[in-house]
Amino acid sequence: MDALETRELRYFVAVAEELHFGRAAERLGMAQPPLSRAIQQLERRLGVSLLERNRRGVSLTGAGEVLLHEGRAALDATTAAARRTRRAGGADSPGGPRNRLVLAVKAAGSHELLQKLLDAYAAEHDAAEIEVLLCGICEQEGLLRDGRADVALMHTPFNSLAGFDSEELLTEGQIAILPAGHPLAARKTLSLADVSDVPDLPLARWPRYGTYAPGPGPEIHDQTQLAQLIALGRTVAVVPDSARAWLWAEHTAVPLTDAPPVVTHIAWPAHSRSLALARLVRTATCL
Amino acid sequence: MDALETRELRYFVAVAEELHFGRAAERLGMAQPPLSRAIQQLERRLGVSLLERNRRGVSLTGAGEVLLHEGRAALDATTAAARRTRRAGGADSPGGPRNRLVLAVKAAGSHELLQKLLDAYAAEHDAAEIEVLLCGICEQEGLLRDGRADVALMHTPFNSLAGFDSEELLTEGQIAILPAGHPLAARKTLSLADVSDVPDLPLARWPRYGTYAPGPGPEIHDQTQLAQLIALGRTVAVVPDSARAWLWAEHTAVPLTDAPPVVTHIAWPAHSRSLALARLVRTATCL
DNA sequence: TCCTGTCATACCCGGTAGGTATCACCGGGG
DNA sequence: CCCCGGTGATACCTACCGGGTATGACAGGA
Repeated sequence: MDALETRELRYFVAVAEELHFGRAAERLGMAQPPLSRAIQQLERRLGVSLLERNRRGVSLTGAGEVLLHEGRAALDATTAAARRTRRAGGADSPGGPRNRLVLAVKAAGSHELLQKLLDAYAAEHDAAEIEVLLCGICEQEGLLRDGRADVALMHTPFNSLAGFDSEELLTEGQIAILPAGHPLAARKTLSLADVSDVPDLPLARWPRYGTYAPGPGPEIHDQTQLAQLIALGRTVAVVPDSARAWLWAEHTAVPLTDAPPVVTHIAWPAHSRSLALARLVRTATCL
Repeated sequence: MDALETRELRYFVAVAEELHFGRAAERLGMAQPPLSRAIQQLERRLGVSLLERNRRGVSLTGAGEVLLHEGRAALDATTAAARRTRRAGGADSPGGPRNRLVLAVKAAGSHELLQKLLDAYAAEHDAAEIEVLLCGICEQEGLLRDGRADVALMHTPFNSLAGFDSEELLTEGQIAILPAGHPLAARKTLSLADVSDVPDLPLARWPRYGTYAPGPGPEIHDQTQLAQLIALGRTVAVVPDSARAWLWAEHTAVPLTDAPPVVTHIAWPAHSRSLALARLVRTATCL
């Protein structure tokens, strides 16, 4: 039983995502016929049919769905291996593994916590160099998985901690951010039901585990966009308390009574064995 | 930047484990020169030196250590993808993903819990078929990681749950198992200090995260061997309470007052999306 | 009916993975 | 001191196969 080659996985994932051999081939920078053949070989080698070739386009079989999921995970692990090895090698000469960590943080996250963490860690005895990688709303998971980051600050219930090790750092309540002029902005407190049901102010939606939940509200990609939309009176958002730091004059924050608390974790790949990482985690939990 | 190929990872892991090109090549079923060349190409492509070629044999650089770890993880993910896809495909014709789960259980584990779980699940409306895969003392993690199993019963603090999702099922205390004739066997209770310090009865050692801690006691591979060694008066073991089920007449069990409790979890790969698995987990937690 | 868009097939070429033979190097023993 | 055994590296060749181009088969729509 021969193992899958990275190339085959890359090809299959491309086809499975595009559901179209021509487009997938273009994305891969190759011609369509060799791609067709490669997928056929893959199916033959696995002894399993992965794609349903319909008269118009392609669709995934059950096994195809499985390979799409597992293949993505395997590809991420492979590119992570390459990236982390390259980084470890850069400073091989000083002896011992490279003293440098990439920390992924949501750009809109609490500046206060991050600053405290960096300061406390920098004060440690021969601390590693920390490279802060600011990312979008929900990108930390991917960054950790494919090795672009070594450690991340994540926020449940927005991020999923599945597959990572983590430690709890901070718990905070949530607030609603409304356009300053809106009637609800005058209230002392609000409930989730209050803000979910406003006809003229649909609730903003963010990616959760990579996809957007259906709903009438706008899809949020970054914090600036959200702030603008609220200021324009187009939406209302439910966000952690620390978001008060970036409110505009056109915004009003109202505490929510029944929103689930947001917990900030420090998270890292489960199999990590780096000493520098362990020290950073210890610093973080002792803040 | 081109991705690592599975083949290259396989080659490197073999060399890194053997620390010897000739033996590694033999293990891979190929000649030594192409292997040397492949590793050189890999180093050039990564722009990193992975192996220190000494006058006699080879040793790993820092980057090499990283690639060994990460590469193993990536290879596991890749073979898991192949295995799970093959299994999913076997019953593709009936439509929908294959209704079959492989459950890894330590052979020496509690029969009672397992039986209850299987019965309860079998009673469910159109339950999946469960294949029970009995394994050695600490093999569940590897089985889950490389796709030979879909779900496992694991026991903290013996197994590591790192990288898996899990739910707690059962907590139990620990007991010491002694040769029936030993003086300590007459005691009503014991402490960890009592059983750690017996000169003529060194404490048995099991693999923890794959390796054995150093110590005078015998290394335990399976439960039968342990039972025999205790009966022969060669060792004493600290085990979960449910191990009383397999005691011999030559054994005596004494409760421990200060041993950490053993928690049985049901665990599965973090990215799993199978419906059958979710149902099994729900059944297990509702036992 | 033909045209269009899809994936599969036929065929060719070049790069490269792998094999064999050999070298370069070092340590140890007669 | 020199040669031998064992290490990894180099040289060179071959054959396979990954990829390209051209074309086919097939179904839907005007």
